[in-house]
Amino acid sequence: MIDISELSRRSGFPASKLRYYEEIGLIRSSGRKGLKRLYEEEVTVRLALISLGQSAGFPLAEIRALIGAEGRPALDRAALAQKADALDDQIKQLTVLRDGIRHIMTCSAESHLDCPRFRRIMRVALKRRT
Amino acid sequence: MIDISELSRRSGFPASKLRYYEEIGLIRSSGRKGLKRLYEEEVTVRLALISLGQSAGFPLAEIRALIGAEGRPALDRAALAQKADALDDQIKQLTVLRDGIRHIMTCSAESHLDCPRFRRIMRVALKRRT
DNA sequence: ATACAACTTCAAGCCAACTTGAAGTCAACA
DNA sequence: TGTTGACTTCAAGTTGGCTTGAAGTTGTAT
Repeated sequence: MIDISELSRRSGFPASKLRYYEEIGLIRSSGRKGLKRLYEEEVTVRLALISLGQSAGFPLAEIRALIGAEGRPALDRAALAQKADALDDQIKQLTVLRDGIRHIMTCSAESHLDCPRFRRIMRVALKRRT
Repeated sequence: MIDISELSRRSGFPASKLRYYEEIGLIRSSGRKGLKRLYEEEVTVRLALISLGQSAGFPLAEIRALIGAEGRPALDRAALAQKADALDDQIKQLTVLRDGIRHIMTCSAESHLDCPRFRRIMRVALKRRT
């Protein structure tokens, strides 16, 4: 069992954030020593998952739904499958964006609007918004 | 030159959002007809870029810096190169996350903490936060 | 000429995800 | 025993990205 400053140190999350996450049920402390929260070390794994989910653009509420509010992950298979598919989409998009950026950097066309490569990129971008 | 409702229709963005984007200098109108804004059709391309950037998790201010506040994209090569690299990172991460999710769905280990595959995923996740 | 729908501005409100600040509590050490 | 310093709670504030609402202004259709 570690205290909040230790958890903060290990995770890189400020204590305020950890309290906030606990408040909204993303993590939990497993007791107190006086007033002070004590956490199980496993919480660091949860935090890593959370940060991963966030970098994927998931809102905290969704992350909570995916990894479970309680101690043990409550894994809803259908939800997970859906997320994985969503990630596939997102990865595709980001790849297009990245390639687009790299292309723009070296493209010689007068205006990007005239560049077939750029137009293709835009087509993909617009498709998504449908 | 098209009006705001037409631009809204074409882009799928509500008019309020378009006015907001104009206010913060992400897009611009090229005149008025009475009070009503008129936009060049090219703005749709800008909007596509914006939406692409957003789905990549870039804040609007950064998107503005990348695509330029003024009519023509002001492309800072160094900034673009950096973004492309950042996207590479993000794509890698999302791939790990996606594979992780798909794995969890089928993993038979008692706790994911015991699963070597899962632990590897967490290692990658934690590496990023460094 | 007048009514109407579609625009306009501007201020305020809203949600997520936090941070900050004030005031209190506690254990550990001198 | 008392003072320090790291914790605590709770309320309020902040930022980003918008939306909503009230009140005013138009071009067009009748």
